[in-house]
Amino acid sequence: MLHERAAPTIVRAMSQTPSPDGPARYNFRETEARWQKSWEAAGTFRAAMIPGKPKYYVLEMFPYPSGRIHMGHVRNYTQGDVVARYRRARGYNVLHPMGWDAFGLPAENAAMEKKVHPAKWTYENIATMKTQLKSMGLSLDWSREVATCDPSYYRHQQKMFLDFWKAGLAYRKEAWVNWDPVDNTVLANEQVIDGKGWRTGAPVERRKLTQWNLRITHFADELLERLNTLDRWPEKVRLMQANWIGKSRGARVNWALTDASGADRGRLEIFTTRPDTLFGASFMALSAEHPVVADLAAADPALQRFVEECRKTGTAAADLETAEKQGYKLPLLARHPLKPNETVPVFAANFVLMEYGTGAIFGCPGHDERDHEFARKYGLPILQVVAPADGAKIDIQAAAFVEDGVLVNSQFLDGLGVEDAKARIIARLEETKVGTGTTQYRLRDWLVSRQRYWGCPIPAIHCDDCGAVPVPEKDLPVTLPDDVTFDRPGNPLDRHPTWKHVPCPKCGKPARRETDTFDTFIDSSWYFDRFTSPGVADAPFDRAENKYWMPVDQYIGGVEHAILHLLYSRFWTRAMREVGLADRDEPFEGLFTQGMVCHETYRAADGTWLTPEEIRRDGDRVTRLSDGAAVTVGRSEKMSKSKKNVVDPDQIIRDYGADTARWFMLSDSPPERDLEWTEAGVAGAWRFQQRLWRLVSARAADLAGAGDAAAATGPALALLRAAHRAAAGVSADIEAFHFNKAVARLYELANTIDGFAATDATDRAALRETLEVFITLIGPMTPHLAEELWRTLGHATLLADAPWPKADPALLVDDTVRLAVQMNGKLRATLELPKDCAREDAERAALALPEVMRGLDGKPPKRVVVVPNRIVNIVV
RNA sequence: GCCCGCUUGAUGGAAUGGUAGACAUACGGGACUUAAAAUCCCGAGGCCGCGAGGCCGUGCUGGUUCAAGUCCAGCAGCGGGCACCA
Repeated sequence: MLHERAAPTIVRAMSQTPSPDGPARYNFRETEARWQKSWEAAGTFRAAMIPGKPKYYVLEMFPYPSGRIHMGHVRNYTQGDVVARYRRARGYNVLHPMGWDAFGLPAENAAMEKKVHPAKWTYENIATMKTQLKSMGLSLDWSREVATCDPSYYRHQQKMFLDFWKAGLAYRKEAWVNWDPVDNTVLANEQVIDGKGWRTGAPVERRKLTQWNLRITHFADELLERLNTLDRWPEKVRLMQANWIGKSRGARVNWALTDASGADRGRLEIFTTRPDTLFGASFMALSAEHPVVADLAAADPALQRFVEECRKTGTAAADLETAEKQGYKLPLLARHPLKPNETVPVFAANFVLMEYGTGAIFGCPGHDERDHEFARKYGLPILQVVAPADGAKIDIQAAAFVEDGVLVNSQFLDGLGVEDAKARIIARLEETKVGTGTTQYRLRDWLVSRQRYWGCPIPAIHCDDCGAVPVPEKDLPVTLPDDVTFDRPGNPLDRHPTWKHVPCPKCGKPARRETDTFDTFIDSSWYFDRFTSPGVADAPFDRAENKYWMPVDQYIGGVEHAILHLLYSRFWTRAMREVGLADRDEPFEGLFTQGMVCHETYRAADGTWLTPEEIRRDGDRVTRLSDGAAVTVGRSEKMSKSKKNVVDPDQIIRDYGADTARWFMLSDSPPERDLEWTEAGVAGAWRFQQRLWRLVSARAADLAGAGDAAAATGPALALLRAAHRAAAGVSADIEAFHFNKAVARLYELANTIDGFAATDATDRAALRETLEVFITLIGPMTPHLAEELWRTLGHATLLADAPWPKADPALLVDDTVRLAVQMNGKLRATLELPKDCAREDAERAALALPEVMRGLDGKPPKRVVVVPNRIVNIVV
């Protein structure tokens, strides 16, 4: 969903193609196409606002049009479709739309490699994938389809950007960015892998550029606090977002700087979360990108070289981990704000981040591991100012002490605990005006400029006199020029001969268009709003429609978007609120993150990967089809082109049908966990479809006009009970996203139906009712088969319009219960008793059992525990 | 390093503290068939026993409880997220 790194490969036919359809077989090819046409002709899934009718907005993360759908899509959209069809049947007014996250890098790569224009490539992919999605039989309202690369879509996001700009939520700033020196472009963090550009493999550099940013930090606290109220989000995602926002309490402290002669060199502000350890300071460290360092470097070639070094390494996590702490001693001294007679040396250091806090820290080696390492390397003093509370002796020279404890060697803080000491020293810093208590966030503003062609143009014009000027609203949308070339690296917009030359809207002098485009995560930050009224031309959406449909009741997608996409969308919603476009805080009421689709991996003796179609299985023996050579079976991993363990959904749908693919996706694995795709599992799902077809069609003729099941007794009553229990259970399972359990219940009900033989009219009525319940219950999962069976039973109307079965409470309880009889907690026997029978009766019946008598051996029990309708435990 | 999650038959997985292994897949046996496929029936956690039956069993070690896969403490393994964030 959204953007992914690579498109899946196309895989050829399954080795185990089902035999041709005979007369007794369910012909899925003909049937699925027919019902898809029926739904479309009837407009079954078209959504329309009906004020007063409860709505339900189901949304799956829309796909990037990479070329073909893959199994991840099939799983995601199947889950969403189950929810959507279920809610429809429950009487909700359901909105279930689909669109395309259509801007992005792969289109430009295709343009470079295949000499095809990004727009052409994208729209062709959309056409292909739309056909594929339609073959899945999803209950989508295609009339609301949206592609983010369409000017009628992105013009609104340009307008919203201008609104944000006016409101101070968008701004330009100089920032250090990841620069790919081969492609001459900025890369997003996620496009930097192990410190190298993902496309070129060139080591990424840090470069200072003026770029557009969105002020997401303005909402940092709100974004964090509101996470607590998202109780239908996975705990894990909320936690990840909270960590990402990274709120920490601390203090900013000013230190006076002097040079070696004692002359004033201004002040230096640092941020710390441990102001309590201020008396343990033994050095100051500045980021190599800090302005003070830049000033000094102008006259110091050696420092310049140091700064250069830091810039080149620096970005990759792997590098950072192994990189040694490096410092460069600056010709400065810092005066301790609370010990006026003491100074500490000042370093530029490679481990201090310019982007966090003030880009400067004080080093307290005694109580910070990084500072400890740095102090040891440069022979700086290591002072202990916190001691273990239990009085244990520690060697502060050997290792930093970072736990809670009691302050020592710290004047007025001595004897206080860490938390108390923090409060006390912040108060003192504020009194003496050398610092303030502050809250710091790890979250940074969202850098949205990209030096790309295939993205939404940023609607700004740069004038030498007026600076950055908004494009006037009447000139929106700013569209992309078609005549561009991709034969050279860099941004085709920037080198286009005419596109960027425009007069300044303010003063009329020649000026230049902004040639950067937006990060594509902007496109996906509000598409769910657009779906509520996609046809509106003069606004991003109709206010009334939006108010009716939003928020999304159930959002479903991959956990890989736990932070970026979901956080950006939460921000965009708030930014819209801020400029008066909407009055909502949160876009997604419920969120579900589905697991990945995995498959075994296969390798030949020479180590090359093999596709599932290149191998052959004989029991435990796995060989290569072409030459019979032995194949090593590897563990199951996420389907990926590079490991060749990809199965093409198109092929599966062609060979087995959409319902089989859907059924298999839902069975066995819990939806949030990874699913292992197996050929045997698909074949099993396919056999079950056939079995259901036989189950119903063999009985249908006999059931026409079957009467009332109310008089059912004995086996017929038991059958009805099974049906109603299944109805209640499946409903609860779907609502709880336990699709695998719902599937198991349906298997059970099918087994029960199979074992039932109707002998009289009442039996036939009970069987008919059971089959109708059963067909309705499988409807959300295997909609084509269910429609066909529904018709087979004689219905002339669509199952998709039929209401969900209501479980009769009277049929959900049995007259008798089977309870376990334990001795000392170990099962000895079971006992069939009337429901809710008296404790004494249960105890008496249990003690009379031969198994129990034998165990007691004539002795009286020590104690008997009776849990009504559950268990009798006899303690001896 | 920090944070989070997971660990149950051959496999995917069920199980409000109350009959562990529902359901499925794979497997074995049988029926049908000239044969196969398909279909149908039966079996199946491990060990002991002819059998009736018994003992053991949810990563490991303890604890709470009449009763623990489930709760608590500690440990191990696997997976995920973040990571010089001061």
